[in-house]
This record gives sequence, structure tokens and C-alpha cells, in this order.
Amino acid sequence: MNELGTYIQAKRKEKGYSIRKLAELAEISHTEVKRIEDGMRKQTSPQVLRSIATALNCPYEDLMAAAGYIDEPTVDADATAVAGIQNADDLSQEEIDKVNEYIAFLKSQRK
Amino acid sequence: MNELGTYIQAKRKEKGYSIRKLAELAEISHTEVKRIEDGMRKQTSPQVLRSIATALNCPYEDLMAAAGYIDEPTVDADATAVAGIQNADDLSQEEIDKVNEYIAFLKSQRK
DNA sequence: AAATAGTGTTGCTTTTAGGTTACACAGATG
DNA sequence: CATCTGTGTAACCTAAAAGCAACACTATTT
Repeated sequence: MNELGTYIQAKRKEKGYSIRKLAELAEISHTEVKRIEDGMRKQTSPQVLRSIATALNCPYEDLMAAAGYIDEPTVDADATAVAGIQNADDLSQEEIDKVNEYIAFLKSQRK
Repeated sequence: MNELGTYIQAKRKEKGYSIRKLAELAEISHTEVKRIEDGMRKQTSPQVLRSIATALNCPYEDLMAAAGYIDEPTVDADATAVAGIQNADDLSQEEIDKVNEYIAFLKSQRK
């Protein structure tokens, strides 16, 4: 079983779905779900991955990454985006370093 | 002709390649290149797109986006990622606000 | 115990991505 | 003029993705 199959099966069982239930939600055949989980597909189409991602309510990018179609979005990249830090696009390297220092300072001040 | 086909053909002609030359560089059949350019493929595989991107020396992500497989990387999202701000994933809202204030302060100090 | 519904699994069929070959038309070269 | 070489295009074939139908097994229900 490959990475994609492992990922999908884990998510599916986590949700308590049967193969058929997931297939129904994703509007694809249940045999296809099984074959993907078993790693019997060399090139599962992005279209199908998108359907499964929607059905599992998990990020499409994760499935694409598990399938080897894109690089894993780095944790740091996502984290900073989620964090809501604004207007950091045109900072110089010195300024970035200062911001990172400041973040470290803030964390050290936590009680 | 769809977006992907238009993009690839434009890049190909820009490089002065014939259909056959591009196919040779990408190590796929020239008929497949033509069909993709003509938009006769519903689901061109990411594998093939990767080969074409390499042959054309253009970003794979652009082809994936043109095919509708991924979203165009948003400028803002990339900007914060590129900025290199670290360990901001677990900041509280107050801390984020302070960081944003600090960034504004740094910018105001520029001469 | 028999019927029913749910589960995973497997063979068969259809559809389509991709390759191989061949065609028609140009321009260059003998 | 005839032959090669490169261009795009189209017909045919193969392999793989995806769907359909049926199987075996379990658990529940009548």
C-alpha cells in the first residue's frame, strides 16, 4: 500500500466511513476507492482526488502531495499564512530577523 | 482550445520549438503534445505536465494551475512564506497583533 | 432458520490517455 | 524533376483508469 492509499484509508476510518459510504459521498465508484486505497492505481486523476478530499473534508493539497503530484506545503509556510501576519512580503532580511527575534521574545514572556 | 493548451503552445512557439521537438525533449509522443494543445484531453496526467514543464523550462505549477489541478499560488500567501518568518504557528491573537504592530514600526523607521 | 442489509473483494466491461504508424503539404537539396 | 527532411494532422492500437455486476462473509431482523 502506498502513501496515498494509507492516507485515505486512515482518514476514512477516522470518520467511520465504509468504502461504499466514502464512494457515495465522493460520487465515484466504491471499487475505485478500494483500488486507490490498495495502491493499485499508478496515476489517480486529480479530479478524483478532489472528490475524495471533499468527501473526507480534508485538504486537497494533502492528497495531491501524498500522490506525489505536488510538494508538501511546508509547515512553516502554512503556519505563517494561518497566523495572520500582514504585510511581511517586502521586509528586508534584517527586518525579518528582527521580527523573528521579537517573536522569540514574546514567547519567552509567556507565563 | 483550453487554457492549458493555449499556455503550452504559446511557450512552445516562444522557444521556437516544433511539436515534435517539444515531444522529443519531454520524452512523450508528438501526437500527445498536439492533443493537449488542442484541448482534446480531459485529464492530462500530472506526470506528463511535469515532463512538458521540464522541456519548456517553465514552472510546473503554472501548468498544473492552467490545467485546473491547483489554484494559482496567491501573491500574498507566497509573500509571507517567502518572508521567512519562523515559528509563528502557535502565536495567540494578541501576539500576532503585536507582531503586526512591530512590522509597521520597522517600516516607519526606514530612511 | 430464512431473509435482509451491510461490509470488503474480484471478474468483466467501457472509456480514455497515450503511443505507433501513416498521411498530406511544405521547403530544401541532389 | 525527384528525393529527402521537417512540419502538422488523422486513423488505428494498446494500456490503464474507472464503472458495473456479482460474489463471499457477517450481523441483524422476522
